[in-house]
Amino acid sequence: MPELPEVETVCRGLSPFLIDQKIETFALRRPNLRFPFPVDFAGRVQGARITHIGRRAKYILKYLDNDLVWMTHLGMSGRYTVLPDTQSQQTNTPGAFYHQPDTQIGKHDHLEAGFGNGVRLIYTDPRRFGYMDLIAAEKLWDSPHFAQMGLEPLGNAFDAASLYAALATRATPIKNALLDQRIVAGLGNIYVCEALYRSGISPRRKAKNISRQKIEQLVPNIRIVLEAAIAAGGSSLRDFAGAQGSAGYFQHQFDVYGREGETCSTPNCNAIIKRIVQAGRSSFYCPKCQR
DNA sequence: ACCAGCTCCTGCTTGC
DNA sequence: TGCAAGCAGGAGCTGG
Repeated sequence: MPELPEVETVCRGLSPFLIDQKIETFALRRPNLRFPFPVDFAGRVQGARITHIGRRAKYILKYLDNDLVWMTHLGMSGRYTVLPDTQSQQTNTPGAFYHQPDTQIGKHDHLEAGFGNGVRLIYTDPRRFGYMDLIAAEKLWDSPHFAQMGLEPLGNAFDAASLYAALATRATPIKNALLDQRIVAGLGNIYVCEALYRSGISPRRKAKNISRQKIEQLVPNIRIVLEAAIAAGGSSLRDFAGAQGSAGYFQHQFDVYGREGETCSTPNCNAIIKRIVQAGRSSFYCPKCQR
């Protein structure tokens, strides 16, 4: 599920259940996801209280009162599910997911934590591309995950001047450059395709050859696409479909992503959306609107 | 330094 | 209906 808007949706969905709650039980059902779990993960987390849940790029950051940060990257198929202590407390908060009360442990439920308020938190990840780490709070931004990371696209520092400068030396196609987390942190395949469409930029164009004027359009379009997706509760693709009371609906607002062969949505354009493969990923674009 | 390609893993969809 | 191939939202590593 995870690009920036989906991760933001998860953070917002988890917060009301987990903030100020003590982690009373913590069970790992396998030694690793994509990477091994941190050493003595359960021992260092158990007994701590979550003080705050934040996000950087596509990383979920649970700040603990023992000065550690429990970091989660959802990879491609990671998901958090909340089970309230009683059914009556169930809500339809986007980004929080509920099993039926009689649900058994699933084959891909790799971690379960129990909280002081009775809430149970389950991490499920069929592909196991996700990963977790425990990092001392004061060293968080110097850790390998974040040290090289680019600008936060919804942050104040992300502007046309900085993006133009970051792209000026890049010979790679703009599509690939925007997926590079060292340039902009948090964009993924969907929202890059959508932002380039709205900006009239071909995904094949070399990053360094894009005019300053086009970058001036691209920056606000990246924000607009991400903010609209967050407002819609993220996008629900395959892994999300059918999740009760939790599915985002931004996928209905895609202009180009997944629409190969369909007509361009720009009025009077009538061109057919194309799909090409760049760096092993599908790019969708309108060959007439995007140059 | 930069960049394309490969890789981890499972499951759903597509085409024969 | 069965089976194999192709594809999926990410990103670290390798080798050119």
